[in-house]
Amino acid sequence: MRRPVTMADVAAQAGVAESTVSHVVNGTRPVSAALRARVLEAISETGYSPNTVARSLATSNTHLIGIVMSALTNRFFVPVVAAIDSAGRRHGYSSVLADSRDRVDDEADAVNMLLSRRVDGIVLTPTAGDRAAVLDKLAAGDVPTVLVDRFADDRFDQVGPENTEATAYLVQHLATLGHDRIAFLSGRKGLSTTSERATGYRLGLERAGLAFEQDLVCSGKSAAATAERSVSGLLARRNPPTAIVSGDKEMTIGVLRALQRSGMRVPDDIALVGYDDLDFGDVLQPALTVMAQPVSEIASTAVNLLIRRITGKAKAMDPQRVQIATTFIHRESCGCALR
Amino acid sequence: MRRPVTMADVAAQAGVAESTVSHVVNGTRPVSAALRARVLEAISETGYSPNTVARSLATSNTHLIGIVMSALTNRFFVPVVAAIDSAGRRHGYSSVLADSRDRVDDEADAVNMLLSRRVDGIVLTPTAGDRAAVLDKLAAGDVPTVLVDRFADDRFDQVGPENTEATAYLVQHLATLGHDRIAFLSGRKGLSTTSERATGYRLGLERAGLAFEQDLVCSGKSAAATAERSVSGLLARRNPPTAIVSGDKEMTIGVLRALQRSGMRVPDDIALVGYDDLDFGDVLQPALTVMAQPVSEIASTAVNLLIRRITGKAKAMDPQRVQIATTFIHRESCGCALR
DNA sequence: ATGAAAGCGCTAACAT
DNA sequence: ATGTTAGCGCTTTCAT
Repeated sequence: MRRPVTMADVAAQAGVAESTVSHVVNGTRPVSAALRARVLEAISETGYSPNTVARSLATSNTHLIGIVMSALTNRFFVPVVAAIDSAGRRHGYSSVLADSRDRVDDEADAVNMLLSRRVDGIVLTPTAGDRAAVLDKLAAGDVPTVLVDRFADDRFDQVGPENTEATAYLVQHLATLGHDRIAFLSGRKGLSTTSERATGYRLGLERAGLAFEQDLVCSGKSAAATAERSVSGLLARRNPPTAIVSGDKEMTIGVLRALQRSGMRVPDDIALVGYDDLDFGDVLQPALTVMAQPVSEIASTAVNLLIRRITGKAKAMDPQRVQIATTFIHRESCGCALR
Repeated sequence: MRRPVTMADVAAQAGVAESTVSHVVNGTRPVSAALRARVLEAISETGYSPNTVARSLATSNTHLIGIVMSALTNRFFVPVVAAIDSAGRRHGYSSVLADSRDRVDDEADAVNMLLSRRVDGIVLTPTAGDRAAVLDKLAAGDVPTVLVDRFADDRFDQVGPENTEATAYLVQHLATLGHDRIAFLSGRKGLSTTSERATGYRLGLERAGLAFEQDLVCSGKSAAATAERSVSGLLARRNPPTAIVSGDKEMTIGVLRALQRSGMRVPDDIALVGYDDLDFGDVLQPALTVMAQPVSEIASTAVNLLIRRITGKAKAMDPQRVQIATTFIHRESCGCALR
C-alpha cells in the first residue's frame, strides 16, 4: 500500500511552494511559464492525482449532488443521473446515490447520509408517506434541494410533468370515439401525480359531457400486480367499461395482463390509453396510445435549476414550480384505426 | 449561511475533549456512561451531523464505491446501485456514479474522477474499445476493482452471465422443433458477451448436427435500429431463415420491429428466441421465449466480492472469475405451442 | 477512562 | 509572481 503522491511531493520535486502547485492545478492565480512547466512535469513524473477529499475539506464544497429516490422503481433515476453527469462535464459535478426505496424512514436515512457527506445539492423525489420531518430539515438547512416528479412542498424548487390537462386529453380522446363508460386506473394515494391525474380524469369527463361514476375508478396503487387485480374485478362487473385510462406505465402492464387473461382484445373489445409511454410501446400489439412525459427534459431542467442555486446564480429567486408538457403519442390501442 | 456544527462545538457544549466526542460517535473506545450521556445530549441539542469529508481525510477511506458504466444503456447500472445501497445499510457504503457512455475516453475520465475522489472500490463495465490504458492504471493502483458483465482482464475480479451454453441451448431448442435455417443476430464487436454468445451459437448448431452458414449470421451491433436493418436484409434474401436467435434485448426489439414491418407473424411464419428477457416480455404477443440473466444476482455478487476485497477479507485471494447461470423462460415465440 | 496534540492533503489569506 | 502559514473537521497516537 504505497503512499499516494501528495501535492507536497510534487512541490518538492519541482522545487516550488505547495501553494504554487495548487495554483497551477486550479488556475487560481498567475504562475510564470517557467514554474508552471516545472510543476506540470513534476505532476506527470509522479503521477499525481489531486485528492478531492482534502480539497473539499478546505473549500467546503464537494461538487457532489445527492440523488434521493427509489433506484429500482423511479423512472427519473437514470435520466437524473445522466443529467448530472452531463452537467458534470462542464462544472465538475458527480452524483451520489441514496436509495429511498419509496419509504419514509429510508428516505430520512438517505438524506442524513447525504448531508453528512456534505453534498452541494440534492435532487429528491418525495415518497408518498408523511415526510414532513425530512422536508422540514432540508428547508431549514442550506443545502439547495429540488423536488422531481411529485409536487409536495412549495418551499423547494419543483419540476414535474403536467398531469391534469394531459389526463383530461386522454379521456376526451376516448369520448370523441363514442365511449361513455371510461374507467380510470388511479395510482398510489398521497402522490401529487395521482391526485392531479384523477382531477384530469374528472375534468375530461366533464368537458365531454359525461357523468362521473365512482365505480369506474379503481386504484392500481402504481403497481402492475395491483392494477391487474383491480382491472380483473372491473371486467367482471355486470356493466364493464368500454375503455380504460391507465394512470401510469406500471399499471398499464397490469391492465394488459388482465386483458390477456380475460381474453379481451384491444382495441376491438375494449380501448386502452395510458399516462406514460412504455420503453417499447410500439412493438406491442396493438401499439399503445399514450401520453408520454419527457423524462430527460424534466431531469435536466431539475438539475440545471439545482446547479444555478448551488452556484448562487439564483440565490434570491423564489422557489420555482415547473411543469413540463407531455406529448400525445397516437398509436392503435385507442381504436381510432377502427373508425 | 450559518456555520455547521462541528465536533468541537459538541465537545464544548458537553464540557469534554473532542476526542471523547469522536469515541462516543464511533464507539472506538470505552466512555463512561456519564460522559456518553452528556455527549449524546449535546449532539442532539446542537443538531450535530458528522462531517464525512473530514473523517475521510483523517482515515483515508471514503466508504464510497465508484460505478463506471453507461448509465443510459447498461442494464447492470440500476441493480449495481441497488446492491451497493443494500450493502451500504450494513457497512456504510454509498455509490458515486461516473458515466462512461460506453466510450473509451469518457471511461478514462470517469476512472480518474473516481480515483481523485478516493473511492474505496470500483465496479466497472469495460467498454468495447481499447481500454488497456485504463485497466493498466487500475491494475497498478490499489483501489479494488471488479468488472461486471464483460470479461476483459484476468487481473481483476470479474462477474458476468454464462453466455456460451445459454446460447447453445437456445439454438438446440429451435433445432429440436425442426428448424434448420437458424439465424443469429450478433452484438457489438469487442465485447466478451458478443464473442461468447457467437461461440454458443456455433456450438448449438454443431450439437444439433447443423452446418454453420456465414450468411445466417448478421450483426445488430447491440442496438435496436441496427438489428432492425440487419434483419430486414435477412428476410429479403432468396432463402430466409425459419428462426432467429437474438443476441440481446435491444436487438430483440429491432427484430420485432422488422418482423412487424414485413408482416411476418411470430411464431407462425418465423420463430424467435433471444438472450435477455425484456421487462415485460410476457405481455408481448406472442410472449417471448428467452434466456434471462439474473442481473440482480450478478450485481450483488460483484458488489459483495468488491466489499470483501475492500475490507481486506480477500486480500490474498486470486482474482475471481464468476459466471452466473441464466434461466430459460419458455413462452410462445419459439413456436412450441404449435407442435 | 479521558485529554492534548499531531496530523490527513489541500486552499487561501497574508506576506514579500 | 512566489512563498509561508493557518486552518478545514475529523481520527488517533501518546500521555496522564
